Amino acid sequence: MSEINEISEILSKIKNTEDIVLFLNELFTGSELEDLSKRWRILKMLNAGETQRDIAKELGVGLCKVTRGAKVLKDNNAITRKYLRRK
Amino acid sequence: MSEINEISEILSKIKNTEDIVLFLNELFTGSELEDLSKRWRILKMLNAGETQRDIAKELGVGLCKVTRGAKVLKDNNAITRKYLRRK
DNA sequence: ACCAATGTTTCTATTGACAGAAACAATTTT
DNA sequence: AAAATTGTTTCTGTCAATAGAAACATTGGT
Repeated sequence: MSEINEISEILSKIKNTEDIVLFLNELFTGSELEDLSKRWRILKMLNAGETQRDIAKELGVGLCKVTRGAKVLKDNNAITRKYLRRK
Repeated sequence: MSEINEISEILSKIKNTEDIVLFLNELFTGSELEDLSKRWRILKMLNAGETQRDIAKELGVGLCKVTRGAKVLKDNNAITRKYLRRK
């Protein structure tokens, strides 16, 4: 089984949020988690209908990064879409 | 709430492994997932008692990366330890 | 059809993770 | 204790993501 599948299986079995936070902190560096945070904010802001330029300016990121998020959301079957809606 | 907490909460609520795999593929690039895979393999090999030099050689990674994994496992309360044992 | 706003791509420079090698430290073996 | 093995840190160069700016493409309003 691939490592990603294995990690995903572990994540699916951890029930409490705190343990997942700890898990992520052991697998990623601080700056990687900051990056991940920004990607997530980008997805949320895109989902809320903000323009890419506004998002880039507000988060202090490049347009290329925002466009990358937009590409993910273009797929109507994107799993991310599903969880952005449930807020 | 911080984005990492939010992401962790979402992960804790996804029950099937496949959806988590999809989720990770939307949030990370291919090379980042390869990196994550290597980090996980390093943790497994360290946990199995292999020497850092053997691991570095076998995975084609630097010693610094292996040592980073070793630092995580030094903490006996590391959440990672818990899930490495359950295999 | 035109134009303004927005989306997307491209370019150069920057940054963080890290490979590879070497040095240094700690531990184990004898 | 000396030597060998293993763990850790440091150094230089490399690579992928991407910031910032500009150019190009698309789209909606008029």
